[in-house]
Amino acid sequence: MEKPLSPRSAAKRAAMLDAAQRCFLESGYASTSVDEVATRAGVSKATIYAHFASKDDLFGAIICRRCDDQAEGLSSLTLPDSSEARTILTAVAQRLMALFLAPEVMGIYRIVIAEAPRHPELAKTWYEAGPLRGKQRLCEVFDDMKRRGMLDFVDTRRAVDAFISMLRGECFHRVMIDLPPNPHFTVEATIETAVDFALKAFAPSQG
Amino acid sequence: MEKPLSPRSAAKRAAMLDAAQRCFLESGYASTSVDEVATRAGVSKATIYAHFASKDDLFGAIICRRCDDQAEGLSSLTLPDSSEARTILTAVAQRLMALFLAPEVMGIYRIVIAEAPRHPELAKTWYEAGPLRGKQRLCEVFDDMKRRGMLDFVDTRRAVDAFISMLRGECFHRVMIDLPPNPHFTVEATIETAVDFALKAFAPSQG
DNA sequence: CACAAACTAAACTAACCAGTTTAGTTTGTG
DNA sequence: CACAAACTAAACTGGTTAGTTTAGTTTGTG
Repeated sequence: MEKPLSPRSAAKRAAMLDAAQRCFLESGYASTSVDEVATRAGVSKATIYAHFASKDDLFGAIICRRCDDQAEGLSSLTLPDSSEARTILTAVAQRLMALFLAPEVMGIYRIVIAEAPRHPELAKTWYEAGPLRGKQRLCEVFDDMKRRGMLDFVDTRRAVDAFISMLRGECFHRVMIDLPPNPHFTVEATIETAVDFALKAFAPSQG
Repeated sequence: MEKPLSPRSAAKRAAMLDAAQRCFLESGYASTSVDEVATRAGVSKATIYAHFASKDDLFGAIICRRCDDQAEGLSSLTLPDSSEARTILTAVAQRLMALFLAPEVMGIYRIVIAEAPRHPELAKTWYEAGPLRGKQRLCEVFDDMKRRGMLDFVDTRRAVDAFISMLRGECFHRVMIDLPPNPHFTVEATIETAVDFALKAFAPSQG
């Protein structure tokens, strides 16, 4: 199923995808012109249309590449082997926050939200490869902590969802809509608050 | 400072804003043409440019009108006068979820996120008139509950932020990116989970 | 009814864009 | 060196767009 792409072609293809991603994240889907992508990629427009059927197809290829990257990054995610719930939750929260706030991830997120009404299949692909897999992975971690008596909750998926959601608070929101950071809602404070609340809400009953 | 707009003009203006909002929410900012707004508003293009300096200005007017509406809606928000923390939190959560998921609110939210990099002033205006005011209002509610011994927390703003964020979980997310609803994450389940966790995390110490 | 403000349709400018085509050049391979 | 695949610049098609202008019409008000 894989095409045996010549190294020259593969390099051009990567240059096109890089340029296109930068353009789309900067200007949005509709305002990005294929001519500009070609110029920024150092490639002729005809070459773009030799690799991609349409502007839409090029857009799709970017989302898919991002998904592949995400899937790889997730599987190589390691956590400290601690018996302290706080230690593990904090490590998880730090990794998630770093991921959420990475400019590239944030840019893709913004554009997926913006284009979801016009490109629902892409939104679905992105969601399943990214957020959904991340939550599944976190469910395993939470289940493991429950088994070890470190946490307690009724429904794993809802607990994980609540924990992740607390990380996407004011701090995240401000970055997302390009507002200056609020010193009361730093990354560190967000992590600490979320972990504190989770430890209380998921505290195993004594006995 | 207010213009004494003739009733005829005011009606036309409202029609233009309504049509523009529908267009922008449907197609996004860049893909909406002023000609189409004019047609949908039943107005000539020249009239649009007599009322608004540019397409950008028209866009700004929509966000501002939305902000005014939101500010009005917030001040008239009433809560049950209960002594049960669960009752009050559930009522708050229900009102917030209904607000978040309302198609118009969701549409504006999507477009503000999408256009934030290109229209940071508008994002700021929207944020301060909407989410920020809402959080301030909720801070008062939380402080009041703390005073009455119904809840306990160290930092009001962080507690409120965490509570609101839990409402913006998988259910909200799916609506935002046009994915079919997940029966495990209904609106009711989201509210119940958030309230349950908040009650545990903010439980006043016995004594 | 007269007058001015607000409106209308329609044409126009000057630019932009997705996608194709053409004719010629570079590049790896046998 | 010969050949085919991949590439290039540039022109071109058919269409769209923001914003302006023009000449004429509707509308409320004195």
